[in-house]
Amino acid sequence: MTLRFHNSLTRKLESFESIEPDKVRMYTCGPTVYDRAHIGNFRAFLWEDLLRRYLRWKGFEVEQVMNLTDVDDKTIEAARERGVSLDEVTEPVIQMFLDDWTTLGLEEVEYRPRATEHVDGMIRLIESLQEKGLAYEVEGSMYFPIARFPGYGQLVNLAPDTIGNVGRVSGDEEYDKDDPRDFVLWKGSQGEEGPKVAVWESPWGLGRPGWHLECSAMAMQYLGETLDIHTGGVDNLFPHHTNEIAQSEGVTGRPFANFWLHVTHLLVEGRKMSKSLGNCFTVPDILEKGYAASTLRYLLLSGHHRTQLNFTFDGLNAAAKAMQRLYDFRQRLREALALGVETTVDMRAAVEATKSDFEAAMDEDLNVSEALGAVFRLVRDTNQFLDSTVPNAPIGAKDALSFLDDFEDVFGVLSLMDEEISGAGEAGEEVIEWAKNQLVDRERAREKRDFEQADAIRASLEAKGVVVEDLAETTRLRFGSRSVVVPRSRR
RNA sequence: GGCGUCGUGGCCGAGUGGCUAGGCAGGGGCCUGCAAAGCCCCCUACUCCGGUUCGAAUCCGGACGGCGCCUCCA
Repeated sequence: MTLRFHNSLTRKLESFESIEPDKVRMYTCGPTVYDRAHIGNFRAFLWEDLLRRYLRWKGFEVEQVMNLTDVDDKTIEAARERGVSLDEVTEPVIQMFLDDWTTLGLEEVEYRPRATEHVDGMIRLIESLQEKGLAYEVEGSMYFPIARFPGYGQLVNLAPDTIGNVGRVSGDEEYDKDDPRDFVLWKGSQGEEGPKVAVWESPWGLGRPGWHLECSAMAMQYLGETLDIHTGGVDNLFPHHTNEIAQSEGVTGRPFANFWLHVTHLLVEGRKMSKSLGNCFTVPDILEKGYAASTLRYLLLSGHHRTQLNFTFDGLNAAAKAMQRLYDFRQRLREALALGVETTVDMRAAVEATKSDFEAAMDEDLNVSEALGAVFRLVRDTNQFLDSTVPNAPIGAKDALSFLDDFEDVFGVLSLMDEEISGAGEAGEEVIEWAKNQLVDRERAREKRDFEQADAIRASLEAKGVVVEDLAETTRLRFGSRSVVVPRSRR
């Protein structure tokens, strides 16, 4: 089956082919580290995580770069306001970002370069542009003349002359450019007021790199002149990615990226996220409200990346339930298989159908909703089979379980839930022994039809976090992520 | 103003010109001492107005509405 992506460059669904067979080089715009990333940022990062996982699942080796923008107007402003160095602003934010990254179960990327450590490369890039007549200097700053780059604005379907034509005409700080639409490659620091918290030497004097430049420089340094995939939020289409293309292709004369994939912004309770509405949640904000990271991960991944996902607390509750259903399902399957008996009932066809539905859905521009639909159909079907073969497993049950491993490779939610549950106090062996003994007493009470006593024992177990579930011929004790199935005691 | 995207049942969210995704919530039932889990049944939708078609939520036109971009926000 062929993998297809909606390419922002052409605004069409295109079959994906990598430059080098079986290897994908991917660049992902990372965060600007002036403040803790919010769930909207993470929606994009999570989708990119899903993308790399799925590419790998399809057999590609993935080499991914995600930059850290640790110098820009906001970080500089913050440093000046607080009278500290740039590092003192960015380091803690980077640490929070990486913490949240781990909490949400994102895989580590191959390279995570920082802008401040790649200024030399950026300067070289400007010099190359200068040699090609694609950079000019005005009072120690360097600009890119967009009129000299044919095809400027293709990514956003904007003709160059419409850019910058509306509303705010260029502010007074921009009047020294040849053309108000030209963007800055290097910001000279002459005449700038305030402490110099971010200044580098360059052939044009002291200054700092323009924002767009870092991605071009780092992408090409780590991944080469043409990337297979470049991703980011939709807001980056213009000007950021548009300018990256101009700079990079201006230097190399080759396509900068074959596929441009963009993630649409999140809505929160039907409205766009903004600080003034107070709906700009961070990962810890959600965890503090009692939701698991796996729930947040599931919810943020459950909508198609080019659709505005409406993040709501109702949705979070629904996601928690859906996760639980999936989790319990895997548990039940393991338990049935642990008995080691297969019946003559055969459910292999259902598993095969699910596999192919899942892959077909994901192949089509990562249609996660469709893919999850396939997974939950399997859950229902398998439960039916399991009901009919209690307490044994139908033929193909282990295939269903191994399909869940595939699902997990791509979505990464179940193992995250495992960690959360075990982190929240995994039952030790002695607790399990204690619970089993309690269960014997409870069975004895049940046999005597002393249900008051039986329920009291169950309540005391639950008080210790052990959930009792009476199954057809066994009793299940749930200790968070672990569960033990105990045969009903003989009467 | 230009470019774009979307409008699906109580909520969230897929979708193909005819064969009623899925999750959550709600109602009924099976199972059960009860509970939980699971299963079954019900609630069966496609913003509006035209058009094409044997047949459209799905194609075309229009209207209305949401959201986004048009210089540094994922």
